[in-house]
Formats: sequence, structure tokens, C-alpha cells
Amino acid sequence: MHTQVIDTLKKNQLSITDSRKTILQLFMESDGALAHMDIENNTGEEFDRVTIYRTLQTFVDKGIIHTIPSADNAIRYALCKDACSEGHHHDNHIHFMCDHCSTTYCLDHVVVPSLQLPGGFRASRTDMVVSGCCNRCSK
Amino acid sequence: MHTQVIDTLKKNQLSITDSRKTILQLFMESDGALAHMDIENNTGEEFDRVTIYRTLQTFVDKGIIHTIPSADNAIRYALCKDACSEGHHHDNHIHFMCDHCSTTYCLDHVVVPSLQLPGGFRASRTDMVVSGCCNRCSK
DNA sequence: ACCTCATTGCAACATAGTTGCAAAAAATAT
DNA sequence: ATATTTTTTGCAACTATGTTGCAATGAGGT
Repeated sequence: MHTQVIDTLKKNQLSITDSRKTILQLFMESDGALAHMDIENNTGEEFDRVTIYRTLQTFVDKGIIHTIPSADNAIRYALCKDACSEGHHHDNHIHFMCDHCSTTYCLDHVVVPSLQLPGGFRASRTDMVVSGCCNRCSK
Repeated sequence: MHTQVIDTLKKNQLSITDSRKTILQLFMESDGALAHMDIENNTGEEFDRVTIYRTLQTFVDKGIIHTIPSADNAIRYALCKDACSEGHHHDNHIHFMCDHCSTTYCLDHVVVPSLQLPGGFRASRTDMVVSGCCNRCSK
């Protein structure tokens, strides 16, 4: 199970450090998105706040994770799919945030519909965040 | 021109104060969305930071303005259309954020397409933020 | 095992947002 | 118009979030 973590780091030419291993492992074990705080809570006193910020930034730069905008002003991060690479994100899927449990999901199979924008507007990126009640909370 | 500001405040049963008049006027004169900072810059030393936060919160509660999520983690606010009322927002339109000038537009006439969500997911709200180059910057 | 360079932790700082409370200003009643 | 009640404001202090410079540590290659 460690192998996948180390493979990913190597593939992106990142040195293998404790913080990177631990944080990447967290993302791989989680099915939802993680905020900075979730990571801090899950790693305890192990790493400095600054290290977590920098590790997340490194992962974003390398295309390992992507950010998810939200109405509550807390940046969340989730693993990118294989198609992502350095400086080139393809996170063209919809995000779902549950009002009850606050879990954020990447709905990889729901494609963002294309839009007809008014004249002069050119889109480079589309973020779509749906909130409501998730499949676990609605049971 | 003041009348519209005061009418709106009265319609929402808010007492007429300097900060509310000034801030609401700002929104009515602006065609884009405003962040807390934009308001602070435009009003100078006139009002306390806290007052601006509370005024914005009051306007959101009353359905006068709505928040716009963004990837850069800065909450922006824009006027709601008439259909909005206390506790019941109908800001079901698309927001466009320009990468060059950072202006945020409400594209009122572009309707958010409906989606087919996976089983068990129920949507209560959909935020769609498109970024790219706006009609003024692409000239 | 050594050297080099990237990464970490610390301290300090910067920005964003919240809360309690007393003073001031609106709204309401007289 | 004035007094009373209620709401709103400003201040101070605090929490949360995010950034930067720098010295010390640790990873990777020889």
C-alpha cells in the first residue's frame, strides 16, 4: 500500500519525505476531499502547519491534487485523476458538498455541461459545486 | 437615486443607517461583484471593518445580496434579483470571473443546466463559476 | 560516508473573520 | 419635539488562515 504513494512521488520527481508520504497516503485513503484542517487533525503534532501548507502547494503544482472552491470559504483538496499533469489540470468534473456531514465528493462521472456564454466572454475553466444531501446521509 | 437604496432597506425592514445606505449604493452602482476588501477601499475610513462584515451578513440574511464561491478563497458578493427573499435565494445563474481584471459578473441569462446526479445524491443548490477572459478584456 | 541541494521547523508577520460589550444612533412611543 | 426603547456601531481582543525569511535538518547522488 505504501508503494502507490512512493510511486506517485517518484513519478513527479519529488523527494520522498515523511510529510509527503503521510499526507499523500491520507488522500488515497479518503474518498472525499480534505481541507488543511482535516490534515492537521489527522496527523496530530507530527508536522508543522507551514509544512502542510507547502506540501499541499507542491502537490497542486505537480498536478497530484486539485483545489475545490466552496461557498464557505475553506479551500479543499482532492486527488486528481491520471489525466492531470504538472501545470495542466483536467479536473473537469463536478464536486458535491454535503450539507449534513460536510463531506466533499468528486463526482468523476458527471461531466460539466458546456455553456453558451454571451459575446466576448471566453471560458478557460469551469467550476461546478453542487451542495445538498449525499448518498450516505440520505439513507 | 437614493430612493432605490432606501426603498430596498425599508422593504426588508432594516433601519436606515449610513453604512447600509453607502454599502448598498456601492452594490447598485457596480456591475460586478464586490469583495469585502473592495468595499473597505471604496469607503475609506468611514466604517469599521466589523460594521462592513455585519452589514454584508445582514444583506445576505435578508436576500439582498448573495455570495459567490471562488477558487481563490475570497468571498465575493453581488446583488440578488427581485426573486430573492429572506432565507430563499434564487441566484440560479452563472458567475464569471475574469482572469485579467478580476471582475466578477453575474450572467443572469445563462441558466445553470440541470444534472443527473448519482443515486442517493440530492441537490439543494448549484454554484457554477466560469473563469476566463471577459468581454471588456478580450477587446 | 560525504557533499549538495531540497525540505523542514521556527518565529514572526499578514490577512480574514468573529465575539462581547459599552456608546451612539434609529425607530417608536409620548 | 422629546423621551424611551431597540437596534446598530465602534472598539478591543481574539481565533483562524495563510505567508515569508532563515537556520538546521534530512534526502539523493557520487
